Amino acid sequence: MSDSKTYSISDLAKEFDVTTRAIRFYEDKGMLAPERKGQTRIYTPADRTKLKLILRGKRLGLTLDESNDLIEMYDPSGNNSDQLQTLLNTIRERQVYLRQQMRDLEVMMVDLQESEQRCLDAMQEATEKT
Amino acid sequence: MSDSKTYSISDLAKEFDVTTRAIRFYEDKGMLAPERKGQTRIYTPADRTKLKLILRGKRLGLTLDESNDLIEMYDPSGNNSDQLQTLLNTIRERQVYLRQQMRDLEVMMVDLQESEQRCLDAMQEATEKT
DNA sequence: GCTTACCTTTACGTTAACGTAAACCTTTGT
DNA sequence: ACAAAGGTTTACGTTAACGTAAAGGTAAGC
Repeated sequence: MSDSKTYSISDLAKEFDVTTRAIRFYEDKGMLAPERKGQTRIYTPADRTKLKLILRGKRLGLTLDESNDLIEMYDPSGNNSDQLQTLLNTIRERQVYLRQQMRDLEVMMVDLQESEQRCLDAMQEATEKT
Repeated sequence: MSDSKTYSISDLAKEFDVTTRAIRFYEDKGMLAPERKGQTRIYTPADRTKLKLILRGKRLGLTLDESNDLIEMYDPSGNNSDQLQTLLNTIRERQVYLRQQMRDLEVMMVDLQESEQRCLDAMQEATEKT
């Protein structure tokens, strides 16, 4: 038997700190497709992973459509040879973009640390003059 | 004399690959305040740098308001001691968030490289079977 | 003088990603 | 029996960050 653990919608909402509305919204967009017990949604660990990927994409500033594309890439599903080249290009473009983001992040980190130091220095000044 | 190089709005638009509409929009939001020669906007190197920061913030998924706050932090201007603590907290929260983004990026990079490899393998397969 | 290429303001339109409310089932504890 | 705590659908509202005209001013080149 496979890993038969399941989650309710609010389980996932709590775990990832999003609203149930958001989760249903992702389903509307075709990014999630939980099973149903009657009307109620039942989420599998696979669904949970997908949600995780969606939210990671969000943190990186991707749109839901972009995250959707990425998620499909991870999937080892219907790769017919013609689509593969297109897919590869998309992946590589994304990598270029991510590398730029990395550089941006590093620069911003340094800047912030300098700002922080200036703040601390200024506070030290103020304290000494009391 | 200071560095007296200046830029027109479309100079900057071309350099950073944004529309003039966007640049004017940032001005409306109080993020830029170029001088005027008559009606026409004249941008200094300092303005250019600010625009650069705005766009870097965008790439990192910040809102314009957030970028605005950050830009003010870099500024060595009106830091009266009471605000400094608040500022410091904001900076540190942002650092935590950026570190999370870094981790997200690293994971995503690895995932993408795996996807790429699977793609390449699949294409290789297809070629060999011709 | 006329076109071309810039610049300007004003203002309504658009898209993404939900928020929020209404109105309604269905268990489950007391 | 009934209230409280979850679940559901449907649908209109909202915000950010511009896009996209419209309507016009100005300076350069032919």
